[in-house]
Amino acid sequence: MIKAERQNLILEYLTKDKKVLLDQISKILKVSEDTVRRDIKELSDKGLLRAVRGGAVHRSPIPLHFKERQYIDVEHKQIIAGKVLDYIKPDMVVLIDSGTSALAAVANLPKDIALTVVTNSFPVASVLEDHPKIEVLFMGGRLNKTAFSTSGFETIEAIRNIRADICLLGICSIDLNWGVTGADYEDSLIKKVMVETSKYIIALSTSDKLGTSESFYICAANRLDVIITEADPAEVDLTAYSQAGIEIR
Amino acid sequence: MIKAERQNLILEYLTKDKKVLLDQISKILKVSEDTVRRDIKELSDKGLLRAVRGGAVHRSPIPLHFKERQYIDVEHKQIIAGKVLDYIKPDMVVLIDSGTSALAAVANLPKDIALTVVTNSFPVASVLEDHPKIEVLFMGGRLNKTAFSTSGFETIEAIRNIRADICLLGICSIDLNWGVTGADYEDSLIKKVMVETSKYIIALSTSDKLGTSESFYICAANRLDVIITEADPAEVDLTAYSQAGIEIR
DNA sequence: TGTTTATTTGCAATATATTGCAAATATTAT
DNA sequence: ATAATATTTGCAATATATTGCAAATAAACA
Repeated sequence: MIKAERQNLILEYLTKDKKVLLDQISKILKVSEDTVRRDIKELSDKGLLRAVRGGAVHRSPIPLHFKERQYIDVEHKQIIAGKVLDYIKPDMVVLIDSGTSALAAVANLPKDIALTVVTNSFPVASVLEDHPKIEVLFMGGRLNKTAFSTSGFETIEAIRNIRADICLLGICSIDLNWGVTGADYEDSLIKKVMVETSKYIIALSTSDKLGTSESFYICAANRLDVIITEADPAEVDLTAYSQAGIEIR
Repeated sequence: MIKAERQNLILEYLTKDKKVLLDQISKILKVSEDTVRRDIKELSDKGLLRAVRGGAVHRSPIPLHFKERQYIDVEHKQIIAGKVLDYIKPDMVVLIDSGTSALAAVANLPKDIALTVVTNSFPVASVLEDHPKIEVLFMGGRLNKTAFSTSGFETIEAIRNIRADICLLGICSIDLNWGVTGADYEDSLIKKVMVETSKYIIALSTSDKLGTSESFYICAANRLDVIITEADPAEVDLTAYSQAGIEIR
């Protein structure tokens, strides 16, 4: 077990559990607590987490390094991606935000579909490399090196010039009272503008995010047209959502 | 087992296992750990992986499909990159176009320099991942999937909003009569606007491109401040260029 | 073909990094 | 304030990197 690997794992545990404890990591990875502490120190210096007494937690607005996140929850994301495909028809203009769920959806698009994809996410653009019939419009702006996406004024201006047929919103918290909310300010701003300018909104979420809320408001729940989760809709109580006019898949 | 074959295998193991270990590869391929280490060093210089103590891990989530072109003329580009560094000072705003020479220059920047880099090239942005003090502004536009850069109206508009201290122009043909010219229309347009809006222009070229011309005009030769080539300036006839007020390195 | 030249590879000596331990210090909770 | 717990620091053992060099191999050339 080499240092780089260990640090990757620490970041994975962090995204999964929202926190890591020194003794927990020390036991799992079978190294001394000192080593874990030093690893956390290094990661903290890179800005990838916040070291606290006893372990580490998320550094609030900054999303974790994409590298670490893309392998998490792969099965769930595959399921979500499959359901998304029903909504994507040839020649649509699809607006896609950053986030690994949307990325999974894009990665599962058929190779020969003709689309225009508008995105601010490097990985999304990159995955479309071998889809010859998909034209990609990339929205510029300040580059966020951890999420590999752009944000800020230029990005928002670029979105305002687009009126997409469909918008794929990466995982967010959804609550019928509080609406759709996000944990990262810059990212939530982007999502907000995307929702404003798109005709049809598909939110990608996980069933455990239904009924929860975060700090930054994106839009009212009934602004969403569809919510796609990894769960079987037959097994969740959806009456409240359908009453609000939202389809759940 | 030839070197190139070995290095390809290393990259394969890397994509499969997300990491490679020196002793593991050394045993599998039956070469010494030193050789593996040198291989990893080379691959790391090309930006294809990240060398860490004990082995290597992925560099970034963005598969640099740039691979093919990156192999070409590596030594020359390293030389060029070294010379470029003399012109980059802390806190400058540096405009960088797509192209592997500029990429090589960027990849060789010191890890802790503070800069603002403005670019339309994915690989350039991607290579700056581990330079925490470099802010990256990415210029949006239509994505060119072969060069992995953006171009078109939006990109040009974005450039017009920047007044960079220095512009690094990727390899072009330079002729004292015909000026600076490029072979690709869209790309030449971008370069043209970059030259118009930047204070100081550094052209990266190879000595065999001096005195040649391509189809699309970028700017007059004397608009360039410096031409950097891989050759020793003492061994080329530069009188004509210096008379035009161009420094050659 | 045979000879020369350059590159690649492995080895050994040396330098540097990583890790776990223990003592000293700081922090938190009661 | 006191005890319990976490962090920092220095140190030694071990693992890994770097460097120069020589042997092996491949490439270039007559």
